Amino acid sequence: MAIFDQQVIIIEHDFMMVSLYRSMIDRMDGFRVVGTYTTGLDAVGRLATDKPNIVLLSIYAEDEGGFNTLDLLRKRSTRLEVIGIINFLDNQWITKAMEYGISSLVLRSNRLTEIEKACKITGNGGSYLSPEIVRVFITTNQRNLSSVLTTREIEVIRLISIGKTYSMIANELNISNNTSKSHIKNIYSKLSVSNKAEAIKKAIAEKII
Amino acid sequence: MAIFDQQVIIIEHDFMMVSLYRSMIDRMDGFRVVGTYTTGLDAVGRLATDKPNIVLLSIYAEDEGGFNTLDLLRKRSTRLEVIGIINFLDNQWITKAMEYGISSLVLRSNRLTEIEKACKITGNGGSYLSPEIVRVFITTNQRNLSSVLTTREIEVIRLISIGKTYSMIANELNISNNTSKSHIKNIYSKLSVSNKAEAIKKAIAEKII
DNA sequence: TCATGTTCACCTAAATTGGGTTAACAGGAA
DNA sequence: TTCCTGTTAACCCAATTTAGGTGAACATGA
Repeated sequence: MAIFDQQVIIIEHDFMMVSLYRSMIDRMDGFRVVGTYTTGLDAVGRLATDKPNIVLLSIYAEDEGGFNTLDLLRKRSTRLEVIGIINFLDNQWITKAMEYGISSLVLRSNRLTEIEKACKITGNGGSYLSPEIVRVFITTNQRNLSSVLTTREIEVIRLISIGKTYSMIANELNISNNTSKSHIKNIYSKLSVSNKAEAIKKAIAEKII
Repeated sequence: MAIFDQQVIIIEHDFMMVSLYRSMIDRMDGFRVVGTYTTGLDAVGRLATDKPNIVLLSIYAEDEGGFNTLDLLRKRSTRLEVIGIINFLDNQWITKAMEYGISSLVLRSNRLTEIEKACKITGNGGSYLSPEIVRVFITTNQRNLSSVLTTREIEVIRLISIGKTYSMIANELNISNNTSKSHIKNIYSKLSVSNKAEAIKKAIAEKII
């Protein structure tokens, strides 16, 4: 079992949860809790002495502090795997956590075995998301299939999005200048926009392109 | 155990794998394999008689057929949970699978227990991604922190992205027309683009905005 | 039959664009 | 101190591109 020697710190403002997590992790084979903190700043200050390679970080919507803490931790230590604990099934937070390169994510309301699973997988270089989180993430990131744009209009908006002008689009699609204008005007009204930039943004947001 | 009565069809062109999956799933409590097919079209044709609620679908890069099959299945049956099996750890495929609303995703090279896990969780209304997949997905979707743009330039590109012109940007930021032009020209050279549309696309791709 | 998608025309005048070079000034880093 | 970067700003240029409006032919498929 010498393969594992995972040093974990816990950052979680609710001290009841801290002791729960701590006792659970300390009972795990190859894992050691080397520090517990109720604020991110405390943890950052002790990083050099704790030398953790895994951080169990609770992420609260109220303080937004989870991510600031994460930035600070990352600046001071490379090769830090982070397991995030979130309170709610909110896609914004899930996405943000991923953008911040979190290794694993679980829900606060998950059973402790979920955190255990996350620790084991993360310690092995893997990543774990609890099923509920995966579900929300997938559901809210589904492509908008009921696209309002016609196939031709989608061709046009694609060309717009790479900076083509009316006439360039006309050339590429072998239609007249006026026709490409028609398409673009229709696109604008369908997307409720009035210029190319907005159209591009909207099309990307709606997953049309 | 009457809570579970999961009817599964398997779509997988490699018949050796089909029988592996089939025997594994048939041994699972509450799960039944009601059909196995080596092509998506075959499966679609038998959908009405099979009445599955879970599809184990292998997704091959070569044919792209997995997603066409998925579209066909979805058109003919609501409430169909799909477990995808992919060959390679390619973020494009992972993302696409999510956009298509796949419930769970595992790797072909995963052990069978991963598929078992995916079946159980999916049957329960959850979603499962194997750790390797989560890892690849998170890693490639990390925010580009080493942003090349300055804070002012980011303000400008944000305004560009909502369709503002040089002069509107100048007004909003209380700078001169010429200055907003300067910023935009600098943005162009930093992003290696030469017009607003490309700049917006690139900025979104690079997670700058 | 009717609606929709695709094609195209003509009108207009103003606004916007991207390219180039140069430079002052402040702040922080070396 | 010196040097670099970010921010601000000016001047030149002319062509391109833009968005708005209205009307209409044609094919397909519901």
